[in-house]
Amino acid sequence: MDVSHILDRLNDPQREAVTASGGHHLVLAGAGSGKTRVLVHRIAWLIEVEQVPGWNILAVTFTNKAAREMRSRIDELLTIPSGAMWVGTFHGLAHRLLRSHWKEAGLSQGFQIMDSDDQFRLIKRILKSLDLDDSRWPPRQVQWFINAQKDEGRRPKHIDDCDDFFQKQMIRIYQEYEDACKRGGVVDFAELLLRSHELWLNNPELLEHYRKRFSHILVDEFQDSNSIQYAWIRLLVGTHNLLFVVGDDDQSIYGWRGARVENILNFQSDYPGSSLIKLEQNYRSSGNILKAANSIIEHNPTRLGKNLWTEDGAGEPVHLYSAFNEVDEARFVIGRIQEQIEQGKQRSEIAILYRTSAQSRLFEEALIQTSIPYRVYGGMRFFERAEVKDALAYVRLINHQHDDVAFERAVNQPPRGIGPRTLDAIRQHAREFSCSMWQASVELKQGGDMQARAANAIQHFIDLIEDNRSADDDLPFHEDISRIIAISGLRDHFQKSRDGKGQDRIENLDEVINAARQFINHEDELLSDLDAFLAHASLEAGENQGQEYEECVQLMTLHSAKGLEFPVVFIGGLEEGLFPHRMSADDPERLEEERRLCYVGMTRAMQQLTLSHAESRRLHGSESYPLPSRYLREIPHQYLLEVRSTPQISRPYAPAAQSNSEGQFHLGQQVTHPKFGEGVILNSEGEGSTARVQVNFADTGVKWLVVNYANLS
DNA sequence: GAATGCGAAGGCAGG
DNA sequence: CTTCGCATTC
Repeated sequence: MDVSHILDRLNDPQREAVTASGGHHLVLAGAGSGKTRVLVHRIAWLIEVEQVPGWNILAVTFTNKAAREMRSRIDELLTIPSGAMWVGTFHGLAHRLLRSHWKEAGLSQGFQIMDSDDQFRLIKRILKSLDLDDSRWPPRQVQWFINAQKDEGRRPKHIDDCDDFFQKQMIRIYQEYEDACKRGGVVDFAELLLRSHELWLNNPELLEHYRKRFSHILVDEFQDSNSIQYAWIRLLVGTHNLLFVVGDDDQSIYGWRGARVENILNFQSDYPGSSLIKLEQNYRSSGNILKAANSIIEHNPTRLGKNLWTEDGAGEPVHLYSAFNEVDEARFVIGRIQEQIEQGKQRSEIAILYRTSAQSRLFEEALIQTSIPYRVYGGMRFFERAEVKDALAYVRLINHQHDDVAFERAVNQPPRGIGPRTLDAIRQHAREFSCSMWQASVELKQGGDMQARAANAIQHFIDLIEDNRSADDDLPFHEDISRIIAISGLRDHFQKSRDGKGQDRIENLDEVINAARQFINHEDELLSDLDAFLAHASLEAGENQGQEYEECVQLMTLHSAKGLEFPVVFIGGLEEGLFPHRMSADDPERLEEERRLCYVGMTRAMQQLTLSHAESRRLHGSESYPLPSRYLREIPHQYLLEVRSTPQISRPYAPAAQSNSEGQFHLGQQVTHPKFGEGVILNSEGEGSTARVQVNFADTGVKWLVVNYANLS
């Protein structure tokens, strides 16, 4: 048969990976080395050449975006239909599994998914009900603890209390949390994975069924898998199935949410006889960018080791700008972007990356000033907005009365006279009788154990929910949602609000109806349209909202940039304490992860990469004077070019900076110091006898020196 | 019980 | 600089 459409345009290692036969395979795919292409072509190879039926194939990714892209590229490449292949994220596949086997998994039929905000609120309520001081037991920390345990596959009973009071208490809270989830019929993200792992462990015949079905298992971004995902895959692979994983240990940046880079480092010992294929040719970045990125990642001691190369020319050097402060940094970047656009670049070819979401604001302000359209990825996603969650809480409660998370959210929003006292009574009753809050309200109301006023308010709420429930009809579900939003009083409530955001909120409510109208249910053999929509809202949170307007400058965190590429990339805030972040400062492993994050960011750039740092930055309300990031020192000078502010942008408050030391030293100049050795001038300030220059020394790092004493040459 | 105002506390990355 | 919990007042 003709396989040229599968094998043409692949280099040798890529072709080796695509056509590899038998056994397990680990493909170490460097940034921009054609990782997705290899996966997609591998699947086409299996289907068209090895004649593996589509329904024997399972392909797992980490993000919905990656899953969508893989699906569409497979469809593009295949000459025959892909059949009932499973392609999805770990969470999406686990969810599907649990919907099919909710009974065996010990879940309720209509179980709902909590996002991390729901989870946080639930934990706060549990701490309150246990009468624990939340300054001693910070909800964030508890949430982190519970998720970390689940990521490692541990239930409360599996955790060693170490005879330690703190640990014991944490385990107790975890147990209470589990009970509350069960009462409310809700599962969090980590629970999806843990529960579906247990489903297989406890139901050997089910496991056997899926083992028979999925003879070929492919995993993307393997370095991002956590312990439970790894165990899940390993269980499914069993002794007969074939595993093909693609990953890059240098791009492992999700350790903080449980990812274990060891999974990729230990792959060959866990799967004896598996083959290792390295993809090292980079098709994305020009030479200088790639070399600069390589020289940074080489500072990490624990790597499998890989050296990316390119056939491309050196291209432009990596640009470096030292900004006076964070405002100057933003103005410089936006000035450069204007130049790029004037030179014919599309706005969507330009990306600004940063370490923390908060940094986007400055760039946004500068972009607004210059009227350049932009789009911020990540941040608050559509289905995470308060008003959207309020509306969906009503929808959830109407369809699943026992959903306590939805109950708590909807019961007094908008305010209808059900205050803390009444709610406390309901919560207590629910705990006592181990029932849902909905049931507790009904029982309390009927028992007459309530003040008349509260009982009235509760009855009003119960009627509201019940009436909508009985209004079950054949209307498309978006009409139900529309009616619920109107009847709940949310629309009126936001209409009346005077905080200036009311109109936005109402528009978002309308957008919920819109999203429901456009929603396509892909799981209709498992779920009603409405439940599929609710699951979609939790699992996807509206990642792709607003993608219709593409011609924008792209703003995003370094994390969300992974997997993307742009001709022109700016990375801001390369400062100690920000990047690497101070929270990582005292842990070598986390510092390595920060460096990998920097590597990921730099390797997004195709033609032009500009790094910047600010000498002073307003952070959390106070001024700081951070040192330039260590990563700037790790780039050899020959790949770097120091740039100065574009002419139309003056450096505020430092007009003298450009003129001082004129004729003697200038920014970017190579200098030699008798003691510190060779370095590059990063910056300067002051005049005459007090003039100082900031020098980045190859050996000792960045230092400020007084020109008159430093004896620089 | 709801609206308003104040002070303290917490702040990273994201599916 | 925000957000959240709390106290005060209506």
